[in-house]
Amino acid sequence: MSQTQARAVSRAKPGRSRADGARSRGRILDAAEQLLSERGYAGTGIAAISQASGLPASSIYWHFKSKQDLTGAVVERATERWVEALEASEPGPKAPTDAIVAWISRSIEEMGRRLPFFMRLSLLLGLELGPREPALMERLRRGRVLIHRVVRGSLERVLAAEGIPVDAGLADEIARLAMAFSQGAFISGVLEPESIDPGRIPEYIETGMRAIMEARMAEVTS
Amino acid sequence: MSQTQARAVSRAKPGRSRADGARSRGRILDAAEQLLSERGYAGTGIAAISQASGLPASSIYWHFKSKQDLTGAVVERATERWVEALEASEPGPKAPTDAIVAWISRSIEEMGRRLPFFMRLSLLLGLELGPREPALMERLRRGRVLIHRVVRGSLERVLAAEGIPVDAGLADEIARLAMAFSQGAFISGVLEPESIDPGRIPEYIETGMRAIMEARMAEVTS
DNA sequence: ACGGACCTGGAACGATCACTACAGAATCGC
DNA sequence: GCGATTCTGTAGTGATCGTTCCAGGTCCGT
Repeated sequence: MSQTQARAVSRAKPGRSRADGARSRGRILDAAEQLLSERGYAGTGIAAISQASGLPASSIYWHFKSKQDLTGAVVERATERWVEALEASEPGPKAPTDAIVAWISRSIEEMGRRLPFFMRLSLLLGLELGPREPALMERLRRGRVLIHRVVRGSLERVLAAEGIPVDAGLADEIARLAMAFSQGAFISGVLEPESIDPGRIPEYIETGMRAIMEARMAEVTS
Repeated sequence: MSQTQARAVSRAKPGRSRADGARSRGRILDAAEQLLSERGYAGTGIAAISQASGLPASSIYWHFKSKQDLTGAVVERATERWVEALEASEPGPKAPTDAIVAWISRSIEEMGRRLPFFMRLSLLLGLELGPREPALMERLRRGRVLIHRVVRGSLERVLAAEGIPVDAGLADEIARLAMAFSQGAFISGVLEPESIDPGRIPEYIETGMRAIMEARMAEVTS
């Protein structure tokens, strides 16, 4: 369905051409992304997406074959954007350890703030759907794995480059903990806006990361 | 509505008396709690609660005046249970600092495991409903505040008893961070079961807590 | 100019949504 | 026994759910 890509190639300058399915598809995704991340899967109706995007339900079903399919596309696009933004801000492999640690703590917090859709989508849909929608869950999981890999990769490369003796699992562990904490802090902010000072989140992550790393190093040498 | 409490008082030994509304009410709450914490508010229908509880919809609407009202009662009961369990396991004010810190880290993790309903309810409903259901959100928030207060109280009392110079905000801050992290770890476990070793969560919380506390102490003395 | 691919508009489908009306069964105080 | 209270069972209400059908408009390549 929707070979609009091919058409866009053969017709480089659309000049507001026809009904413009590619643009419509994007608008549907935008509306669905916002509604899904706010109200969840069951709470978001096709009618609401239709109204928010300004397109009739039949258009939604022309571009996507079901609500599930649309949701999957939303998750995929949000994941891609998140990973792109993460990689774009990633420091080089020769950055000092301090810079990497600071980058991780800062960027995780920043992504949660600048791109809240994926954060909310991943948490809300993950909790709501569970094993009853395995296809969607798998998509969500893949997104999280991707992000984890970027974070872990930075840690690993830099620690190795500095000759710090880090076993294979440590970077993995630290990356997971950083993600878990920033998730928790994000939700705390949603539920109790006055709870945790968002500006301090990088500091918390950094302090925690260092403490765990030191504890692990101490274990190894003892 | 539902003066069953009063009846239970006047009739101490019910002996399987009549239709037994109190028991029915409990069954409805049980079913609703489970379904709401699994599928969220929009995803849980009255019909599903009726089926899971074995009672017709009219009984649900005799005990509760709306789905909102029922959800509120579910949240309230789950909160009470959590707080009770927390307080029951709380160490005395004269316990050494180590014991308190260990208790906090262990009990938060344990509550998440033994009473997952409130954790899921609070996160799922909080994310899903947002400002569109202010009454329910307020109930959720109150539950979280209660729990935070218990944790913070333990910290404060012990640190003070040991003469550790802790400014008023530090215990508060540490308690929030411990809750945020355990939330994040809980969700990580839901979304990627293999992600974080649940057995290590207390250790993570403890290490992180100590690191933050030390950092704050260093700030004060410098 | 014409057939066909692309996309929209509107009207419908049965199923399910939260909720209600009401009759009747069970048990109470008296 | 009797009227009243408490709770259940049946059968609905209109609204909204996801989804489908299809006529028709717009633009393409030929």
